[in-house]
Amino acid sequence: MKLMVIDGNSIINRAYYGIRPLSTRDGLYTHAIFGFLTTLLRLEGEESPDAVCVAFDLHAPTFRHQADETYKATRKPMPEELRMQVPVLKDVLDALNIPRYELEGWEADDLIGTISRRCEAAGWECVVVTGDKDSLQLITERTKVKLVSTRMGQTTTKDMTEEAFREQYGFAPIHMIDLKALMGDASDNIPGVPGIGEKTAMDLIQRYESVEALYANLEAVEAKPAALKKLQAGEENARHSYWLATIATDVPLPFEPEENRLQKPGQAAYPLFLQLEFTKLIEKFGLTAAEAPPAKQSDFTVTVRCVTAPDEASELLTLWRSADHVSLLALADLSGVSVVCETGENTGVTAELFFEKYQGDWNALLKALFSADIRKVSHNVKDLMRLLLENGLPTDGFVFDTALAAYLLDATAGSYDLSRLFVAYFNTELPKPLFQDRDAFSLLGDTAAAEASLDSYAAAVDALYEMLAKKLQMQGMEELYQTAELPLCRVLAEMEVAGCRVDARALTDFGEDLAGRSAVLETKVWDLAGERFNLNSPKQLGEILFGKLGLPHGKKTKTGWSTNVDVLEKLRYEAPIVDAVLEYRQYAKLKSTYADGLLKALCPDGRVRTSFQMTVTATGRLSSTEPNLQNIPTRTDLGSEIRRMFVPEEGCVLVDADYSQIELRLLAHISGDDAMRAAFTSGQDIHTATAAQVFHVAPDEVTHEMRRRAKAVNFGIVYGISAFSLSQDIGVSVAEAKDYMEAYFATFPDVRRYMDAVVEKARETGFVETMLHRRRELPELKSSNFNLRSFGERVALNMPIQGTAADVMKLAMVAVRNRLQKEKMAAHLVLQVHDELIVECPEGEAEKAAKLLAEEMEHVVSLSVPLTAQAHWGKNWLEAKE
DNA sequence: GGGCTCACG
DNA sequence: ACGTACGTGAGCCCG
Repeated sequence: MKLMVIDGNSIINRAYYGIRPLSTRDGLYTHAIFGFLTTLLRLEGEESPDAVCVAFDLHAPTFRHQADETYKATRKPMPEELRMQVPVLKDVLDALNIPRYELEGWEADDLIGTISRRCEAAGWECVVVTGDKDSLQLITERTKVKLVSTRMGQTTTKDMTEEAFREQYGFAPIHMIDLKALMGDASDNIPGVPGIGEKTAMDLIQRYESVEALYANLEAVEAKPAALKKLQAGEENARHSYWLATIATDVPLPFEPEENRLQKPGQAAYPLFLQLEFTKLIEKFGLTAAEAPPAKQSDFTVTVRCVTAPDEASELLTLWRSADHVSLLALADLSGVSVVCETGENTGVTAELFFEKYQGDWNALLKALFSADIRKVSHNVKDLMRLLLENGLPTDGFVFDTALAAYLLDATAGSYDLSRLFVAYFNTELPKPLFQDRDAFSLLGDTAAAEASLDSYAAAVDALYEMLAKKLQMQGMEELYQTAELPLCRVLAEMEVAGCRVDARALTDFGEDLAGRSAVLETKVWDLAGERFNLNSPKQLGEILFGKLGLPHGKKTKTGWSTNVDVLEKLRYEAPIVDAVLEYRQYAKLKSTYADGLLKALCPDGRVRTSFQMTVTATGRLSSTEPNLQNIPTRTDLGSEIRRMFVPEEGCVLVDADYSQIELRLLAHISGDDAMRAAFTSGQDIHTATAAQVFHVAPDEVTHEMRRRAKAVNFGIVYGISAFSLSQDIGVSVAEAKDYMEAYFATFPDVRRYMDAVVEKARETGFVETMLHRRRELPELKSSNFNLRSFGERVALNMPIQGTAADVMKLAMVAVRNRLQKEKMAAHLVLQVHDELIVECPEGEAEKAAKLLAEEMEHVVSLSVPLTAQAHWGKNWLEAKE
């Protein structure tokens, strides 16, 4: 029988410092727990123990502290972000039915020492898991120590058995105590013998084994005279340290090895893991959801009816039309819909509609359901609308989207699936969502299971609606929701369905051209390197450039030397190979991501259809996936060629309208800085105007370089600048960058005042918000970690600006779409790229559409500076940009 | 699957 | 003394 005992504090510490999450999205305050659990799984795999338990330190002072007040007195306190994870880890262990031990007055080490001896007495083997070498003294024939270390996010373990220890140290494990008694331990404030270091101590213990033996006959000890003198003087220290370093093995702890046998996780584990967003671990720990009643309240009665008869359906339609609202979910192929409708005091009826079972006209039923006279609540309305549009059905009467609302309430939550929301807001788990994943339903083919859970989920939507609507209102986001987010669903669904025409022939040719060019460059690089290697591998490239060729390396990354464009640019003139690599990279990127990537995403009708994500970004922007049409090249001539391949339908043009400097204009408006507002009101180029002010010259004396630097400062301000980063960006000294910033703030004093104020307010309230009250929570500001806190400050500066621009653009899109419809134009939106809108329209409508676009975009909000948009059109996206 | 690199605003 | 700009998504490598 084998028991594995884990030093809880040690392992969570390793996990915390080993894996550093820089992003705020991936469980900022859970990552150490995640690391602990990953390590646990791994160790269980390595050891296959019959029993597992975890020991923890408590904050209370131990018997050692009481005897020696300097003991561990200088030890660094646990950072706040780690400390708050410890109780949650304990909850997780409890939920997993893994016993844990802690006892006032004793350290985890002492508990572990006791546990290991009890195991031995019961005839068990014991494996001690820790990152702390102190525990090595516990090693015996039956007890081994597994040392865990985490470096660069890689966890490695080292098994220390009796033999392994002897081999490494040259004495028996128990004399680890003696070693420490002589050399001390700075991190625990154990003094040792003054003047005796690791080398001497090792040598002495190897030869004399113990402190006791050493002092029993000190005169006979062979050592340098100086060392002997120090030993003599330090005897008391050594004996005291021996006592401090000795791990107790007789703690009065109720413990039986048998009681720690591995058990199945408890029911609480699944919802807890969901809450912590440990979705990947759910499977690995074999967790499953308990079936729970989905009804919103225990006294709320819902009758579930499977509707087969057309008469029944029309009766229901009448009921739905008269109801305040209905909540519904549809299967991904529209072959099934579940509709919840409240019918009175605490009662409701859920109708289950399935194509295969319905005896009437299925299409007519859907048409009636999705018309304007039934107010509908659903989850991910944009996706449902796209589905409806693709099937020629109406998309009217949607009054609420629970996913969208949850996103507004917490834009950094990461995911908004119903099961997670339901746990988050009602602390109740839903049955496993078999139909949730679009494809899961059709792949599983498990109609019965999907049908069984569909009604529960529709009920969950209904329950969430009330709660989320109230919260939105309380946070002042009602207007944003009603005027921007919700109406945008329809606009985006239409854009996705419309898609964007691509010249496949030209794209294929371009791809072949790129393939040829990159092959030539690859051969050139190989020639210059003197060997063939994988040019796409940063690791191999680094070895060639900085190893073989001995070029000076710059930044380091986790895995080696950085070979990114910033580094290579600086090496351009050192060796011709560098230029060849840069050129190769350009071609390779264009080919794989754009030429090949777009062709792969091309629909049979010659159009690409992106998916716009409404619930991804922390600032309120949209994002675009599969394919991403918001990062089509524009900054280089060759890259821009890709835009030439985005073309309109025959006889049509593309109209492109973009906001001019929207973020800086918003900064001028929000900060109210007079000088900055004047710069915009005068209508001159903002970067030139900034340069003139900052460098104290007339606008026509601004040089190219001055403008470039002013532009960098302007950008830096929006991102939450630091002098260091600015200096890196524009290639000047930090001192010079600092001067520019000072000059900038002297010119625009209210910008600085605003920046100070926004961070200050964020610290007080815990969040920042846009003009339309879109919100981002900022727990980072309270962090004790400097980097994290600084990150929070930069976000506080950036989010209100970037987010307000996103708000404005969303309003503009709704306005443009409605205006185009009102004017009965054929023109329709096809793309949005943050500050840019692209419309496809018949050639004859081009001028009118361009005018309409600019007008709607400019007038959607009224600021204290002009908000301007320029529109152009052409026979492809590149030409339309002018 | 995480890390690196690079495309966009 | 920290380590360094905000927001995204995709392709490729490599363990």
